[in-house]
Amino acid sequence: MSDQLRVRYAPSPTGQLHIGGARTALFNYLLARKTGGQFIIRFEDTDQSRHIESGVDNQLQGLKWLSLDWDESVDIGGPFGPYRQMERLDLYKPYIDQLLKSGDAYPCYCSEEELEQERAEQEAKGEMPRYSGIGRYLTAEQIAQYEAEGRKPSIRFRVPEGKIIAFADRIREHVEFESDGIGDFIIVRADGIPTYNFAVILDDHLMKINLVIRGEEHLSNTPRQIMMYEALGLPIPEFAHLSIILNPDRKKMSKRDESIVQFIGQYKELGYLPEAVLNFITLLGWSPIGEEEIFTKEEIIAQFDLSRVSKSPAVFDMDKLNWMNNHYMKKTDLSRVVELCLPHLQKAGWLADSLSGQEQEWVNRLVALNQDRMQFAAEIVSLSEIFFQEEVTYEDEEAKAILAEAYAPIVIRGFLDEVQRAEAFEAEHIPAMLKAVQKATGYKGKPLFMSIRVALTGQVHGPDLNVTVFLLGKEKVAARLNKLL
RNA sequence: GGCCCGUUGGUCAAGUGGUUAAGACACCUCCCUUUCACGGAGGUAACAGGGGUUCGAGUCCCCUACGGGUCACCA
Repeated sequence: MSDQLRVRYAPSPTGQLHIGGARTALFNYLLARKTGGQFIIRFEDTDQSRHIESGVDNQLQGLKWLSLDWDESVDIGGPFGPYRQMERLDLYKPYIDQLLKSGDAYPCYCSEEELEQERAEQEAKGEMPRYSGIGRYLTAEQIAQYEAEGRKPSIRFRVPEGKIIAFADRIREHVEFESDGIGDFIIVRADGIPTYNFAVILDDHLMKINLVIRGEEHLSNTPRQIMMYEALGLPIPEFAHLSIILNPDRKKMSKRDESIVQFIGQYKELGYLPEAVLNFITLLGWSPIGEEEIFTKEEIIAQFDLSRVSKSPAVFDMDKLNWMNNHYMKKTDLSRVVELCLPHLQKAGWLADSLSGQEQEWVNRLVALNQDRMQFAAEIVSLSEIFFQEEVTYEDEEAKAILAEAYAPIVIRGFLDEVQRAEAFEAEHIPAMLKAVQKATGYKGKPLFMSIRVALTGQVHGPDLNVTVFLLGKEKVAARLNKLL
């Protein structure tokens, strides 16, 4: 066997690509690319009741958006395919037979109702729910009896007694479990489809995966998998278990949790930059050596290492993601930012689906005006509201206070005079007009700028005033000023 | 409840027996700015608690607390 690294991301296609899944995929990818190994994406779709076909595409699209690529998967094939478990059913059969023959697995005829009842009784007695192993001791007569009743058995793995299963996790170091704490578990359902725990080890083996990087929720599955590898006489891959990502309440993120945007597709929708999201997710659990934390993907690949992956769970901090995305926004070409913003402005009903050259130029300047303050593209809507609303609302307390000042009407009057007198109304003409108002009224600085800013926008915070005035246009400016006099 | 994993500022985190315990986000202050932002410079703020081991412990060991994972014919 070659010592080339083969890692995989193995999601179940039950929905959208989640932040946690994206990070798992990313860490696998980074290590593969760093070491010149292979990155495989395989789909664990054996739970047909939860299967959503669009899930496959969604996962792949999400990863693609993040700029990941892979060496083998459902879309591009590969030497160890197929890459979805439901298409691999035949491959599992010999291993099931082997286990049955060796006695490491046995049929279990208990119905779900019976099992549930058993669990309920155990819980009532304050015991932990655990399969009793009744199927281990079935006689040939009993089996014949069940078969005659038409009961279809599931197949359980016979967990060895009194064993300690230890392994060296690449992130957690030494981990061990006692086999006695683990009940015989199902490896093949009554309908003949293997369960996850069984199918993974076979796939990982057959696909020559030599390092399994996955979420912490799989840590306690690991001893089960190791026992099966041993029963089958197969080599055991290395493991690395990543801590989970928590929501701001320090709880595991749930799909219903709204305190956080948790699907990659949503970030795309909102107009985040993929390189920012990638950069941010990388820092969730991994830390670079120096103090720098803004990295291109290539820089991350060069630096990435499992030894610097944290054991403790990380809280997903939207504030920092927003800061980071803004950081990237500021450095991105205006044309790209415009492209991201445009759909949002159109969706808000403020712009037509196709724009004239002049309109396009205006939008370019609008976006440029807000580029530095935008956390993500969808924010262009709230940021540029002042340009599209018919009526300015003066509800902000600080804004009202400015308008209540004695200088406000004087400055507004003065500026209105300038505007009406103006022949040219380009951005570069505005400073001179303000200077003229200053001369005429004697007000400068805050009284001057704030009076006009508030009069035109109703806000005390906002983008550059000169450009704002220009983009608003002579008519709107005059109308808004007039209205306050 | 059993088993397993974890616990450094509000958040991400560096730190692998001897440091004034980095850095980033957020927050606050100041500077720049005729306004607003951007930008720059500072500041507040942490080793969960208790026992050991050691000349010396955030770093090693034990206990407690707290958080999380898992105990499915889900993955």
